[in-house]
Amino acid sequence: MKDMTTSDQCRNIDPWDQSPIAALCYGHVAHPPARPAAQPDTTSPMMSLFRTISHTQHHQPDSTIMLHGDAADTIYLIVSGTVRCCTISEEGQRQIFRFARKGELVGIAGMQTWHFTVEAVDHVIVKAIPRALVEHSCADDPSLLQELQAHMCAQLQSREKQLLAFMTTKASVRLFQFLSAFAASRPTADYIALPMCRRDIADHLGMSVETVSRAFSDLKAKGRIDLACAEKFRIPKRAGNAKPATPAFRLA
Amino acid sequence: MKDMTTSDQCRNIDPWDQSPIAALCYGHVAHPPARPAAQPDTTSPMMSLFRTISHTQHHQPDSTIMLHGDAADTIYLIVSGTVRCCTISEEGQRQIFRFARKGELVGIAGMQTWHFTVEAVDHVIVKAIPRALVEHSCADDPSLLQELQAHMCAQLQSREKQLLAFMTTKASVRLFQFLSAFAASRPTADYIALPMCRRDIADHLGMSVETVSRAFSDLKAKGRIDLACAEKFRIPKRAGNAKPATPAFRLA
DNA sequence: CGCGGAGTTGATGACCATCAAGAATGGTGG
DNA sequence: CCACCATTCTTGATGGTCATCAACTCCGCG
Repeated sequence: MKDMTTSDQCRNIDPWDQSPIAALCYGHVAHPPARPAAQPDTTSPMMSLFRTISHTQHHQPDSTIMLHGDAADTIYLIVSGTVRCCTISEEGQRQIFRFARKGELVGIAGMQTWHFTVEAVDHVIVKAIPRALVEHSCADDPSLLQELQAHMCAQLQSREKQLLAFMTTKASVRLFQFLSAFAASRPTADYIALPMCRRDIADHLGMSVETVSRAFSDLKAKGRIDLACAEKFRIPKRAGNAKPATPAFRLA
Repeated sequence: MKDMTTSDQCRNIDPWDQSPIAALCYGHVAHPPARPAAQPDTTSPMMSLFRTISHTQHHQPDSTIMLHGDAADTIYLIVSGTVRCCTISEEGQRQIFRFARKGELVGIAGMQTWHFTVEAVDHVIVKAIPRALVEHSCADDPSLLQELQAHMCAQLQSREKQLLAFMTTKASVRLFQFLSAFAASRPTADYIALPMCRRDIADHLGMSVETVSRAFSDLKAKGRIDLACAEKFRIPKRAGNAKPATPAFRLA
């Protein structure tokens, strides 16, 4: 009884279930996935700080916004577009930890230098404020401090969920969870465009480009996703979803 | 030129190299791995807080110290023994994010409830202080606040390193890195006892118990580790280490 | 001595990375 | 407008790594 560990008990769980953990797996952190977040929370202390003072920047696709090792002196708010937060290992392997989109914060860190690189995926507009200013404001406004800590903690949880997903789930399920989480923040029933290419997705989910492509084909063939072209997808309103038409598994 | 991504350029790097990233891969965070840390940093604001007021607890092996979902109202300092910080997925898969040992902090979080479970691996002694007290002290002592943020940021980096290691490295290399990091905090040339069992290691490194066992045998056969019994190991002073006797790879 | 748990080792198959080649897409210039 | 090329995406074939099932050893304990 004292060692109830892996995969000994409950095994037959539908791996396609989206809601409970899956939706939290990917780093859309500032706002809980329940809220559609067509626009970010404008009432938070951080957001109001960005509204009063900030400097707007434009970045071309694939340009570097901030580089691993640079001084961590700025905090960004994504106004439009998508950025990727990544590191590159010594072997040249890239790992994308997070895609940040409209309304999300990038650059909350307790360190002097960045420990990752941020690049623009498509055309990106950000608002920037100096970090010193934020920290200074924290002294006056404890709720701002709390917001920052909550943000870091959410990031931490996000990484831990990703770690779990890495060990647990198979390639096509991981892709499906990623797409679900991506779609969750847009309530539209229309097709959703993926700003990032297959390689970005591969480096985010820890698989090869070919496997990503195969997983797309697989999901499409099984009717789990609806693929208009390579970068426009839709998740069917679980017509045949969440329970396969052919009852493959069944609880014993 | 604009898309230098994975594994295209530099490929032939010795996967056994311990120092640069490997040593940082596993979550011994409060103190940099350079310092042997036979005893923790007693000068930090957090530590002096623990010295002035704290409540000592004892925990039996495999007992739960704090449970996922409980109110996050306490911060712990490990005095002796080893704890594991983990979550269990819906499928029953356990993921151990971190082993925390003597001198390390557990329970720094920006959330109201714990997002993971902490269990004792062996006999564990901790000092506990209420979180509210720490946060209260932060108002007076900005260096304490900074320490907390640095701690969270270090945790975040640790998870990201683990993610990278998951995608990049193979089983036996991951095990070797884990053992290296574990040994790094004890400068002794003697055998080092692993407090945790094979299953714990497996759930930490994301592989099966059998693979862990095979990786141990493999490392032993190759002379990378020296295994007295199942839980006592030593890393040879790179007699044949860090460069394989047979020059398998070579930079082109 | 028998028992149970932890660790090891072997055999098999699943999954995925890799290599390779073919389709689709987009941009450029005639 | 179309031909051409480059890039991205897709699909096929193959092999490596590792999870799984199973048997066996080792050790402590009643």
